[in-house]
Amino acid sequence: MSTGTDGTPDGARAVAAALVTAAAVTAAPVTAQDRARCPATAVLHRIGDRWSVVLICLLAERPRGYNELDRAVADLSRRVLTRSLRTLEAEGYVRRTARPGPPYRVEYALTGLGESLHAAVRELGEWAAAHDGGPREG
Amino acid sequence: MSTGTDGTPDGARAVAAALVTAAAVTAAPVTAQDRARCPATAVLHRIGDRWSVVLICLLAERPRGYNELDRAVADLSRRVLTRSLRTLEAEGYVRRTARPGPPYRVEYALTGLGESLHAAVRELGEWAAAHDGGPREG
DNA sequence: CAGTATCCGACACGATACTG
DNA sequence: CAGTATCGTGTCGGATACTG
Repeated sequence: MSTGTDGTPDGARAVAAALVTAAAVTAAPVTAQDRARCPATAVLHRIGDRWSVVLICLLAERPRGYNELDRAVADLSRRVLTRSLRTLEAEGYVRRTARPGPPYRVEYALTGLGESLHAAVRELGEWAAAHDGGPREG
Repeated sequence: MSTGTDGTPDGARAVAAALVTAAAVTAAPVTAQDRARCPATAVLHRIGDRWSVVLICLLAERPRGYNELDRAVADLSRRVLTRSLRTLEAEGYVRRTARPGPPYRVEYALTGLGESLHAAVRELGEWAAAHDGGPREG
């Protein structure tokens, strides 16, 4: 494994460098600010919420309209659907395209970044599937 | 890419199969139950919470005691620290070893599954670092 | 050292009704 | 079709004090 100028493993720095640097590399405790500064934090927070990953998976298939998404996901209120889409858009994962009407039409689609995230999440999903109910070794 | 018996891409099934199967593969909407049944959901929920990943990173370095962890992470209440560790233990990522005292001593360490998760999360962290502030296309 | 007990605020999410 | 407004609820997380 390669190392940085300070001898810290480069691999570790990706998630740890900003998330855990202080404590992992030095003796200083990790603060909430350290965590906030880590690029991984936003991503983890996003994929950790209830419906974002589902929406990303749906949009990975093909672009969809608002009501189409609403129908595609039961148990998801319009309020939350709207907010989730807005957040995904703000973070660059989803592109919203409005075509003035009538007939009025809005389309949601993944951006390149969104597709990239989808691939990354799928990797994690495969890990989860592989270890589901499997290893219970101490 | 290989396909399942129904023509669904195997890769997609890992995260999508249980998370989005219904809507992605058929026309039926995704329900909260579909989501709950997906093996990825628990993992996403775990790494999505505020401190679990930080704890995993710290324990990936070396096993630590309770107060040691408490000191290593500022802005983390003992109440939450305890609950996070209990959850990580219940899900098989962390092993708790108590040595009766005095002097009393409890040690927390990653299990094999925990180390595996740490590696998976680090991959995601590298993805996040690579795309941080980068692509604003689309 | 390794926790528990109690209280409280912030936020995510759900239900329902209404709008351009 | 594509949203917003309002309200209520549950869970997460923080502060503080106490215990074996």
